[in-house]
This record gives sequence, C-alpha cells and structure tokens, in this order.
Amino acid sequence: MPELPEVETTRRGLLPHLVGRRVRAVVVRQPQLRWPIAAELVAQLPGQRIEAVERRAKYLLVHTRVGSALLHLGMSGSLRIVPERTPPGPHDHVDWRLDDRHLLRLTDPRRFGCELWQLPGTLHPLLRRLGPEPLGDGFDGDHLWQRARGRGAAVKTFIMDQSVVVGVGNIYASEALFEAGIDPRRAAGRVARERYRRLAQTIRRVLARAIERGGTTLRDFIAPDGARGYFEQELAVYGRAGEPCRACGTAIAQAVLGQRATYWCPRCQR
DNA sequence: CGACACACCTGGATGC
DNA sequence: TGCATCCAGGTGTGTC
Repeated sequence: MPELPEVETTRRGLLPHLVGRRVRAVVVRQPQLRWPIAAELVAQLPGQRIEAVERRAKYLLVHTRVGSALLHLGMSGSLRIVPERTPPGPHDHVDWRLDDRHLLRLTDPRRFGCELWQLPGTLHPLLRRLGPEPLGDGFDGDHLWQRARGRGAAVKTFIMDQSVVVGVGNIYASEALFEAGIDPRRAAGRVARERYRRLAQTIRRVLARAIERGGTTLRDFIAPDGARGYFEQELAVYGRAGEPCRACGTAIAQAVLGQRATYWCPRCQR
C-alpha cells in the first residue's frame, strides 16, 4: 500500500502525538512480520522519550536517546494513534503504550512490514544502498540519466529501483511516466537526457501533490487519525485500463512489467 | 554488475 | 452458498 506520500502522510500525522512522549511499554501480539520484531526494540524502547520522527525512503525512524525504531509498512501496514483501551483487531500486531493514555498501533494484515532497531551513530543495513530522496537535493534528471546508462530494463522498473531513487512505488511510477510522456516499457538506457530532466520533475510533482492530498487510498491506507487519502481522484492512468485518457481520449493500456501492473496512454506516451 | 523470478502473507473480488 | 483463482500500494534473496 504505502509509497512515499503515504509514509510521509503517516509521519506528519504521528509527529504531534509522538514527539516528546515517553514510551511506557511495547506490547507484541504477533512478532512474525517480514522479519521478527527486533528484541532490542522491545527491550530498549520502554522508558525512552521520543525525540524525533524522520522518514527515509519508505521507512520511518523513531528516534530516542538509546536508538531508533525502524518501521516499514510493507504493502498493507498502517500506524494509528488510538485511546489506550481500544481492543485490538486480528491484525493489530504491535502497540506502543505512550505516557498520554494513547497507543501507537501497527496494523498489517499481510505482515510485510517490520519494526527493527538501529543503534545511535549506525546506519541499518536496510538503509545503506538507498538512492537519493526525490524531494531533496541530489535528485535530478542528470542523476537518472547517469544511472540509466547501459540499462536494458524498462524505465518504469528502473525508477522503482530504490537504489536509483527512493519512494517511487507502483502507483506513482505509472503516474509520473504519464505526466512525462514516456512509454513505461522503453528501455531505461534509451531515454534521452532531456526527457529524464522532465521525468525527474514529474516524479517530484506527482509525489508532492499526493502528499498534499494525504496520499492515495485504494483499499486500506489510512492516516494515523483514521483519515483516508484523496489523491486517488487525481490518478491519470493507474487502475484505469480501458478508460479514456483524460488528455486525448485514447483507451488506457495495461501490461505487466517486472511482475507489476503498469498503466499508460499509448498515444500520449512514447 | 544487471535482469529476473520468487518468496513472504492475508483478504477481497471474481467466476463457476 | 461454497470453493478455486487471481490480484493487491514492497522489497530482499537467489539464480543465471
């Protein structure tokens, strides 16, 4: 479910509820997520004050003096702030009991998410090979072009590679390529430098707009306060196979690239 | 190194 | 109604 905009929406929603709070206890009902919930997290977090909540790629880092929780939402995860007595549902795997009678609750039906631990002054292995943040410095068309040289894989698969640029998932990859007018099936190494400059712009624009709308809710994404995302209404191609392109009226095409559903306008995108 | 298939897991939609 | 099948927003791992 969550790509960068959904994770950023989650971070912003959590911020006022977490920063300055102290964790009283960690309650684990299902330790088997993508990886087992880190024993260090369960042992270290209680008693700690939360100093900051940061996002890197699609990961959230909850910082304390003794270490940082590294959270990922996988495909179906969400984090919510709920009152202390709220009974857990079947997929509510972890609660952090806070000092204000609320819980930070991880819900994740498919259990592809994780709760890991990073020691101060170290970088978790999962964060080591990540590319630049698309909304930060260090990301532009020249970077994409440089990294794409000699690559034969589809450009859509290429921009979803987290070592190239982070945060672009299956929805926003199709959307950004539509706005840039690039056929998602085109080999990454055969996209001109100028067109990569355009693509870098549309990646930034699509992600930024999705954040403003609170992300995309297709099935189950919810912000920490329970709000859904409203970017779905602005999707130009994702999930619209057979429907008319909003720009030219041509039927939106669908194919599988890198085992992921891909959508594009065969007329607007070359 | 790059490309690709596969794995993890559950629930909802669809079709017979 | 019941059951099989397919699909889903991610990403590490193993193979070639």
